[in-house]
Amino acid sequence: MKIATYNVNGVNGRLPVLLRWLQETQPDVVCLQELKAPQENFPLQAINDAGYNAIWHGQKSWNGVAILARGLEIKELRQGLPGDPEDIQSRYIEAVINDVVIGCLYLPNGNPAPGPKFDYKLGWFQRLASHAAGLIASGLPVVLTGDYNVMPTELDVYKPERWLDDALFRPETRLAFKNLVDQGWTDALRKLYPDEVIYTFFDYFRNAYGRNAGLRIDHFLLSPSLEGRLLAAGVDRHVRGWEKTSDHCPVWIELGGE
DNA sequence: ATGCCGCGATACTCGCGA
Repeated sequence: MKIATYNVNGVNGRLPVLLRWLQETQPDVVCLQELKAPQENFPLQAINDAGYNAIWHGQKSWNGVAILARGLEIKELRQGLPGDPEDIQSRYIEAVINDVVIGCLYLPNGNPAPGPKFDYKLGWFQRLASHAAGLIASGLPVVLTGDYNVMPTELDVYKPERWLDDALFRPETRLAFKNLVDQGWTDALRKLYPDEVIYTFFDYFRNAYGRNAGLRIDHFLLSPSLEGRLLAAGVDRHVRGWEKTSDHCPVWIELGGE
C-alpha cells in the first residue's frame, strides 16, 4: 500500500498539479493539507474522476485537510483533535483504510515566536501527543502523517543557524516532536535514510528550489506494528519544479502486507 | 537579515504561510 502526504497550498488553485501528480504516481492513499477551501468548495468531482474517494474537513481561506483513497473504502474516525472544543481550525482528520488507521495532520506554523501563535502550536502539539499515545496504546497499525511544521534535527535544514529562533526549529518545537516520536513512533524517512539530506519544502522566493535551500517538515510516523512493514519511502521532488506548484513536495511511503 | 512569492478574501490591501 502506497501512502502519500502533500501540502497542496490551495486544493483548487493547485488542482491541475494535484491531478497530474495523482495520475503519474497513483498512490493508494493520499493525505492533503492546506486545502484553503470551505467544505462546499472541495473539488470532489475531479477527485472522483481521477479514481479517488475522499473525506475532508474544509475551512474558509486557511487550513483544511483531506484523505483520498483509490478504490478503497474510507471509514472516517474523527475530524479535529480531542481536548479543545474552542479550536475551530481544520487541521486533523482520521480514518481507517485497509485496516490501517490514517491520521492526516496540519500542525500550526507557530510564527512569530514567542507569542500566542507559538503557544497555540505547542498546545496543539500537546493534544496531538495525547491522542497519539492513545493510538499507540490501541495496538492498531497507525500512520500519522502530514505537515508537522517541524525540522526535527539540523540535518533537516539547509542552514540551521538561520532558523534557531523560528517556530519550526526552536528547542521547544524540536523537543515536542522528539517526545512524540519517543512514544514509540518511527520516522519512516529517517529510518530508511538516517544520514541523507532530505527536503520536502522549498520557499517560493530566492530560488530556494533551484538552490536546494529546503526544509524537511512533512513526515510519516509509523506505529510499532507498522515499522516492519516499511518497504520504501521518498519525496517527489520534481513536482516542486512544475508550473503553479505548491511550495511543498509530495512525500510517500510503501507498506508491505502483514 | 529579510516573506523577496503566492493565495484568498471581497480588495484596490492585508493576513497568512514557513
